[in-house]
Amino acid sequence: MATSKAKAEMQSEDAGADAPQEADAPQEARAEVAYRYLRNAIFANELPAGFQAAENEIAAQLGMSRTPVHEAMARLQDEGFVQILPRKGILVRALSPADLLEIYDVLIAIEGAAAERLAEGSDEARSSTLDVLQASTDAMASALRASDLETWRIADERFHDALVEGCGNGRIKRMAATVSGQSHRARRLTLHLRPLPTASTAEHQAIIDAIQSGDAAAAGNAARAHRRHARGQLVPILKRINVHQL
Amino acid sequence: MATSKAKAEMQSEDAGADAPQEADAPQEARAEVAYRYLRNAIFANELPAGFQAAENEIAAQLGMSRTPVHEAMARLQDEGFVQILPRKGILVRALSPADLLEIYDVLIAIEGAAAERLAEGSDEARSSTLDVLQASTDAMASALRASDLETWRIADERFHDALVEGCGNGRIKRMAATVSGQSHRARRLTLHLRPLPTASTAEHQAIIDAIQSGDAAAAGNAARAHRRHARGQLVPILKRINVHQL
DNA sequence: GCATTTCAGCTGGCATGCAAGCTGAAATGC
DNA sequence: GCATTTCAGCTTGCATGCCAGCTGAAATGC
Repeated sequence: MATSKAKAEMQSEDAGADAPQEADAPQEARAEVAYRYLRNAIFANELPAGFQAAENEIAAQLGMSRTPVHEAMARLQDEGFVQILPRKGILVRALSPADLLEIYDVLIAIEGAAAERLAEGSDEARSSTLDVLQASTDAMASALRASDLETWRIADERFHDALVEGCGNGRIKRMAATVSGQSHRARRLTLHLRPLPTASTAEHQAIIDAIQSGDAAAAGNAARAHRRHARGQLVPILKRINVHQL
Repeated sequence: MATSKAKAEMQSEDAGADAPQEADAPQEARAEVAYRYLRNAIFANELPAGFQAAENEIAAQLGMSRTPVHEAMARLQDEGFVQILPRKGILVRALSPADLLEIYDVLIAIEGAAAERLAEGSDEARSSTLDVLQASTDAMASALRASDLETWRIADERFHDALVEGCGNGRIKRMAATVSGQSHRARRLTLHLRPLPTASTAEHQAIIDAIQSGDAAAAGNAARAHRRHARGQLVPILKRINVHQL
């Protein structure tokens, strides 16, 4: 598309009226734009597993050259979303049950550590995070009563994001973002296939209470137990429906 | 250097007789070579914290163009080793005590999870890893008796590498490699400043025993306690000597 | 008709060229 | 002599062009 467009336009400003734009920040790097676009497209299943494309096409679609797309692909490969087949193209990877097991192991460990840190943090740092945690948990409870699973899912993700966000450890934050991003794909698919997550509210509340009382060990254990529980529900479902494509 | 060299030579083969070569693999990517070279150089303190350079110079030194160096730098920035100052150059980052605290939090969590997985693994998978763990621990004990701290350090790193290597979780492996790589820098510096690591042998043995008996919870707790102990020794030292440069 | 070979076309990896922007020092105004 | 301004020289970010190598299908031999 738009192959004959003048290059002067490309060079001067963003040139993709057809490209999805989240250019709120006035001057952000092309490579970053490409990365976020591709990541979102994979999450939203616009680029389903098994999808294959050339850097060329994606670059054209985004109105930029291959270079920033290439850099974005390298990052996405690092994070396990795609696989670069050296002279065949880009392949969007599927998430196997084995992958999910790996991901949950990491989440159990990382969020447990985050809860411990949070419980040991200063009162000010805790209180603002605890507000979000409590609000998310309340929202989950009411969404569950209304059987609104989509709202429940969003509140649940907000809870887990706030947990690692508030722990004050940038490395934990980054690792959790990478890994939980991967799990979100699976959770969306299985959301309506598993039993109603009625236990989640109580488990979240237990995490909140332990953090509030400053009991690091209890907070870590509660966070780990919660993720273990979720893993126990999720993985058998995936195995049963034998997903090769997410 | 060699600015007037013919371009034909550059294109055809590797052109740096002056560049450090680990080109054992016949046809491996330039970007990978650059990444490994820079990472090692930072570890070996050939590029100390605070060092600043342009992609240009490093590319010339490695006998390649800026492109693969640029990609390597992006990865190194992701992993926290360098900072790209948008139009100023590459800055090798220092490791502050706060960074080390973050790193140890992650290591505690990740290696704990690895030990748990390992304890739950099949007998065959466990036994080969346990051999390495036991051999490393024995080597540490004898090195300690001989007061050979350098040998001790190498054996200790082998133990921890084997722990995450053997757990069978690729994501844990990758994350641990990234993060523990960062901590190695600090450990080398502080190796001779802290009390003799006499407790390490027993702690390692406790981890081994728990894995061998298949007690996942005990293995995880032992691994976490070991890293917590190390953190407790290391961080005060760093604070005391007020390192801004590692 | 089938197996083998060849070759054209596409792929990503890298080199190079160009542009935008910050820095710091020289030049100018007072 | 000091403050202000300007501008040249760096830097990285990105576009583009070239190259080697794999793929798959057409062409050839039998």
